[in-house]
Amino acid sequence: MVESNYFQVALSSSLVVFGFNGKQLLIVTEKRKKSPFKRAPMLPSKMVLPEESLESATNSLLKSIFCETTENHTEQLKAFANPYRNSDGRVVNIAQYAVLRYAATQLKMNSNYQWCDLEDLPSLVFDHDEILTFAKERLKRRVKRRPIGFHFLPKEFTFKEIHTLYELALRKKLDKRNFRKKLFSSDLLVDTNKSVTVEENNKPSNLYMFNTKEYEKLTLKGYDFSFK
Amino acid sequence: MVESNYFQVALSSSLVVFGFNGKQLLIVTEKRKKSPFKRAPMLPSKMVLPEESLESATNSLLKSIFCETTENHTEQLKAFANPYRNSDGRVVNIAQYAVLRYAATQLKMNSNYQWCDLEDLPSLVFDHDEILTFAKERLKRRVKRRPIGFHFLPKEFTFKEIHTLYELALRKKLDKRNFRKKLFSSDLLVDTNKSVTVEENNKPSNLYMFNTKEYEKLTLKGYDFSFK
DNA sequence: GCAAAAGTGTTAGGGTTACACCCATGT
DNA sequence: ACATGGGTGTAACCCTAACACTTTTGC
Repeated sequence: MVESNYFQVALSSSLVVFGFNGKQLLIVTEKRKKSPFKRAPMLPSKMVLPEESLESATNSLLKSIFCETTENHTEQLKAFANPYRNSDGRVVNIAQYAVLRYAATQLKMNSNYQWCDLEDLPSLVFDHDEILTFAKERLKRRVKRRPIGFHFLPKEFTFKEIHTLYELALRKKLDKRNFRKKLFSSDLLVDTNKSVTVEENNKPSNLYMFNTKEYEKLTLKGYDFSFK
Repeated sequence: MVESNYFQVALSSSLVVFGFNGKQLLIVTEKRKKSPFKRAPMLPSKMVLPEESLESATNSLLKSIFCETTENHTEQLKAFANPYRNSDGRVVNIAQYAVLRYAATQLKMNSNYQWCDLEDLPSLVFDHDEILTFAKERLKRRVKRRPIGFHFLPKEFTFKEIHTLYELALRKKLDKRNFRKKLFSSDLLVDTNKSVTVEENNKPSNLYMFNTKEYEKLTLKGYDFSFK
C-alpha cells in the first residue's frame, strides 16, 4: 500500500506541435489567459486529470486547438518535474511532441492559439523555452533517422517542399542534387506523374507521394540521412 | 490558481542501472519486499516525495543500493504514466537511466539488490520489462552516438573490454580490426604503455585510458559509430 | 613447442561531396 | 527573349567491410 501523503502531485501536459506551411517551420503557441504573464506566449498546455491518460489529454488539447484533428504523430518528449515549477504545488509537466499536416488542419476560430514561425519566436513563459529546445532537437534527430519528416507534408508535394522542410528541421543547407539523389535512392518517393505550377512564371514542379510500404518499413527500422 | 483536485497523483522513479563487469552487461534488480509478487524481481524503485526533485530521488536510490555512489551518468528515460499502473491511485513513474563503473562500486551487504546479467534476466514485475526494453534501446543509441560507453569502464582498460562492451550494447558482432581502427582514429583513446596479463597463459594486453579533452568534445557534439 | 589471446594491413566497393548548366514555363 | 525556378551527372575522395596470419606470453 502506497502511503497517501505521496498523492499530492498534479500532472500537466504541454504540446510542441510542429507544422510546415511549405516555407516555414511553425509551432502552435497559446496566449496565456491568466496572470501572471497574462497574454504572454506559451506552449498549449492543460492539466491532466488524475484518471486521464496522457494520450487522452494530448488529444483533447489538439481538439481544442484544431477544427479537425487529422492524423498526427505524437510522442512523449520528456517529463519536466522540477518541484518548484508552479507556486500552487508540484506540477509535473509531461511534454508531448506532435507533428501534423499543416495544410490539412485549421485552427479554431477565436481561440488563443496561433501558428508561429520557429525562426521568429518570442520567449515563452515558464520553462517552455527549455521544452521547445528539447523538441527541436528531437525533431532534428527524427528527421535524420526516420521518414517522420513526412508527417508534415500533404499527400502530394513537390521536391522543393521536402527539401525546404529538411533544411529547416536540420538547420543547414542541403545540396539539391545530393539530397534528391539520396531521397530517390531510398525508394521512399513515388512520382505521381502530375505536376503543378507553384508560382507563375516558371517551370511547373513534379508532385511526389510516399511509398507507404517503404515508408512503414523505414519507420520501423530507421535509416540514416547523414548529410554533412 | 490550479484547482486543488488535480493534486492527487503520486510520483515514483525506477532506475535502470547498467554496469559492465568485463564480460557481461548487467543491470541492478531488486527483490520486491511487498505483496503482491513478493520477492519477484523488479527495477530498483522508490516513491518520490512531493517536494523532492527527481535527481535527489535518483541519488538517494543509488545510495541505498551502493556503498559509495561513485561518479555515474544518469538521465531521464521516460515517464510511464498509464493511469492504472497502481491500484492505490495514480502513480506516475519517471524512469531513469544510469550507467556506472562496475569495478568502482559495491552493492550494500544484505540488501535486496543484485546485479543481473542482461542476457539472462527473468521477467520483471509490473511494467518494468517495458521500461527495461526502452532503456536498452537508449543504451544502444548512446553507445553509437556518444562516448558514453565509457562511463562503464575503469580508468584503464583493455581493448578487449571496450570491444566486448560495444558488442553487448549493440547486440552484434563487431570486426576486431575495424573496430580498433575506428576507435583509434577518433583520438579518444590514449595508450598508457602499460600492459596487463588478464589470464595466465597468453599475451598481456595493452591498457588504454580516455583522452578527456576529446571525450568531452565528442560528448557534446556526438559522433557516429555506425557499424554495420 | 603448444595453446591462447593480442595485435596488425590491404583491397574492393559503395557512399558522400562538390560542383554548373540546360530546361520548361509564363509573360 | 527573358526571367524564374526545376531538373540533371560526374569525378574525387573517404569510409566501410571483409578477411587471415603473426606475435607474445605462460606453461
